[in-house]
Amino acid sequence: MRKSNKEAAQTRQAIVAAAADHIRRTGIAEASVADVMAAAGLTHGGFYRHFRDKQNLVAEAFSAAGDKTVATISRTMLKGGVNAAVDSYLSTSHRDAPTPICPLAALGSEVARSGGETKAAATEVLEKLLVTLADNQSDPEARGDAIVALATMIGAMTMARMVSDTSLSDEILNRAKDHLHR
Amino acid sequence: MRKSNKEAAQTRQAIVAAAADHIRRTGIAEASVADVMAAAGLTHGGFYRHFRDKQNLVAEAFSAAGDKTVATISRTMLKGGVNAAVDSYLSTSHRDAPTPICPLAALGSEVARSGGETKAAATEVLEKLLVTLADNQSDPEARGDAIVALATMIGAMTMARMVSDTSLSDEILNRAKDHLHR
DNA sequence: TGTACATCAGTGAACGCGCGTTCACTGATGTAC
DNA sequence: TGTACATCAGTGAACGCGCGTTCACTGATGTAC
Repeated sequence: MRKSNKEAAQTRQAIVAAAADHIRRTGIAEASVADVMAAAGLTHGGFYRHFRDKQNLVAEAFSAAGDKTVATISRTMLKGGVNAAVDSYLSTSHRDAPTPICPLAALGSEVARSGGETKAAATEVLEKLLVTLADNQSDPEARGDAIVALATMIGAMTMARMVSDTSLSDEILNRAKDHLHR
Repeated sequence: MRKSNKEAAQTRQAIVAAAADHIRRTGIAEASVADVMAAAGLTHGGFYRHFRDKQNLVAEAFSAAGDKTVATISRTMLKGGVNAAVDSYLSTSHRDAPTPICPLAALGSEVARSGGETKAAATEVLEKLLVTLADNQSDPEARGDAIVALATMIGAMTMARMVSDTSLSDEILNRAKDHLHR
């Protein structure tokens, strides 16, 4: 039942895509190898033909999710500038999405306790996001501003998702949005 | 071997304290009931004499950790104002502590996916923190400023802990500190 | 281009392990008289 | 205050379950000649 090299490469991509979705939706610990493989239309046994172990997949999935997020934010900024990106990031629809878009906000505290491979992937994603957010500004302060803006966005989204009171959650998002608008 | 009511109450407190430490250190999922009980000097079987289930303990432990954090921040603000609290929160020693102080930063993304009891505890802690940070200011903007400041602090600490590059991690903390100073 | 053999993608059963939770049991504590 | 009985804090074995990972097996694909 061997598959062609091309098919195998597609399978690998499908596993990474399924994992990128699962980890953002359920967290890293709750995203089991078997669940991810099933979501990719496979049985769990074949997993180790493609990845060394679960952490290896998680790191790749984090990168894939991060690249998509960077692309989305980039596109939004081209149309409406930083303010549009902030509004989109801090929207209630992003907060309530079954699969959160940004892996940094969705997995932040879990990544902090993860292994080096996962942290390295997160570091790359974070750097790319900073570059994107600082774009179009020759201001040497742009990078520092981007760091603060990203911290505020991630913190506000995390707080908005932790809270069981919807009006408080909305208040958090709105205050952060207002503050980041310039 | 029944213990007196007083001893039982002390045992319960000890379990909550051990859990407050464990969940901030390892995350909620990795903090097993057996580990927490062992840390409190007990065997796991007696757990259900004190708590309905694990989530029940986690919610109480989160509250206990949050109350301690609020007290610590309050004390720091009395001595050095908000700037001192910001500096203490965003210090490298807080970032590198084996047991992080603030449960919001340590468990943020995990709480976002937790049950209602845990979220309710987190909401209470967050409200108390906002009140504390907005203290001493009759300014009607104080609460909004506190929300933004807390979001920036939680986001910056989460980012600083996620990153595998120490100088980037330091840069994040310093930029956030500078920005929050007034 | 055709043939012979090695490779390996994917399956499904199985592994050891740790988890949250339950339970029978113990004997000291609490309570009713 | 003393007695008789009910309660229940804590122990340690056991439960079913899902986890990450391994493995023998299959047959189509890749490769060397």
